[in-house]
Amino acid sequence: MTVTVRTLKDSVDHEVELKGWMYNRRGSGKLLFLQVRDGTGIVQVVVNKKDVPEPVFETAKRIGIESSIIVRGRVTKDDRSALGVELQCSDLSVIQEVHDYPIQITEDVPNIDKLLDKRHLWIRSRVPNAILRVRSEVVQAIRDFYYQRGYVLFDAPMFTPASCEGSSTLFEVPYFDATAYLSQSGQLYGEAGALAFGKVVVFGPTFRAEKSKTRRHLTEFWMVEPEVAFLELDGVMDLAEQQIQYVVGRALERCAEELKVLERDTAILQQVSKPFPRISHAEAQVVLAKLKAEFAASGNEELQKLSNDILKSGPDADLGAADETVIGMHFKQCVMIHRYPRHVKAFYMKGDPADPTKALCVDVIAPEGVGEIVGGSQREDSLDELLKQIEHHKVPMESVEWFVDLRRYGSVPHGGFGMGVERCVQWITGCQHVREAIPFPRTIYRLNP
RNA sequence: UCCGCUGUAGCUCAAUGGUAGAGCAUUCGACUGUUAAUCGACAGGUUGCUGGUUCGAGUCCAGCCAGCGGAGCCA
Repeated sequence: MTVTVRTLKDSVDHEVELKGWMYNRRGSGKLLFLQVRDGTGIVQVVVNKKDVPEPVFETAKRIGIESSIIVRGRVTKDDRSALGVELQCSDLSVIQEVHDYPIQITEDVPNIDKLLDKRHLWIRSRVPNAILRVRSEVVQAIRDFYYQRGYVLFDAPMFTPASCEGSSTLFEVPYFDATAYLSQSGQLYGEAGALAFGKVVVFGPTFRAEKSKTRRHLTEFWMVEPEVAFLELDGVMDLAEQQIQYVVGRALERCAEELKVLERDTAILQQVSKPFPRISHAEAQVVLAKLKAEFAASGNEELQKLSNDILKSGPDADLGAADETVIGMHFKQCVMIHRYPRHVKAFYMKGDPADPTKALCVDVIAPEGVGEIVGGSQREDSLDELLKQIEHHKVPMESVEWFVDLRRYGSVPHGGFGMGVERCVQWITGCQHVREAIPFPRTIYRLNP
């Protein structure tokens, strides 16, 4: 019977066949311990010299890391093994013998660039393997969340005629005799979908040519963007909160093994089930000013340094990276900041009727230094206001003419948000860099492998 | 685009301007319960590139290249 490591516990005392790769070997002259991985986990295979034919023992002793093998033997319970069970080898055959595998089995990630050159092999190792399994669960949880709530999956195009937000730098692509741009957001198309289906979700890759070199940026990343007709700002915040709670909850529930491999302290993740604090940008300024003063007087060198970076862009500006970090430190859970100054936000966001200088928008800040994982808003639904904003933000009218149509024919209040999948996975897994949260990361200086 | 940092063996890192070294990995050997096994041995180098200063440069200087972290921008 062919089995997998994940379900090996069900086969105790049975003769089984396991197909996989040798992950590591320890042992002595007459007893070998092969760590064998099969993609679902790692099991210790015990090769006892007196239990196998001489050539089998010699093979087990000789083959190098990542040799592909088929092992046959009996599954036994053993508390000394991390898995709880072991495989007592009776036979072993080699599919391909390897002796020069270029990656070492090591716990730390010292030079990520060299490992990323070997990303196609590195993903076999425990830590990246666990992170990508969490990513898989996160993506499935997102799909389930929206499917269960009756959202229509609405795919937006990757080739677009022009910028949707006007601010980010776009990748240009030759498109026959014209120039196309890779999509940086499916949102405008999501709005068309919301007016057609009521509730839609756009889910796919997005591309940004920002020359950012930080642990939070990729040039290609996945974004989930729900868009809902008749949903106003409070509803957008409710939806974002529920979706994050669902996704993190699923990861905690179904990825316990992976989070253990990653040595993730899940205490802060558990906090996600509580309501997220909701503060306005103006209220955030007050909190930040107070923390700035506290940190400056703390006597702690690091905090004093951080203090200098708090609110450095001024009171009427967007929050900086330090501001987000500090907010996360202060609340120790996800925080929603709403009603930013309108002039720092995109043209399609609706002004606050109570204060037209503010936008009806919300960012969700994840704790532990991850920063913004969600940005959303109620959209401008008035034709006249939208035309004014388009002119003010200097958005080329010819490329958004179709979008303006949405305000001419049955416009309604509506809203939505976008969540970066990799940042979400980065937070859940606690990995240092967002590029570890995607199989083959694309950054400003990396297009390979 | 700007600011800062790094580049030495396959990997991680040492080396006051004076003989380039260690641990891990590889290879060989020992070991019947190892958990990143341990122990012994062999092997492994145009110190990112180009030029300069010097009796002498891995080390100091200049330029270039590659990468990392951050700012801005953003998810």
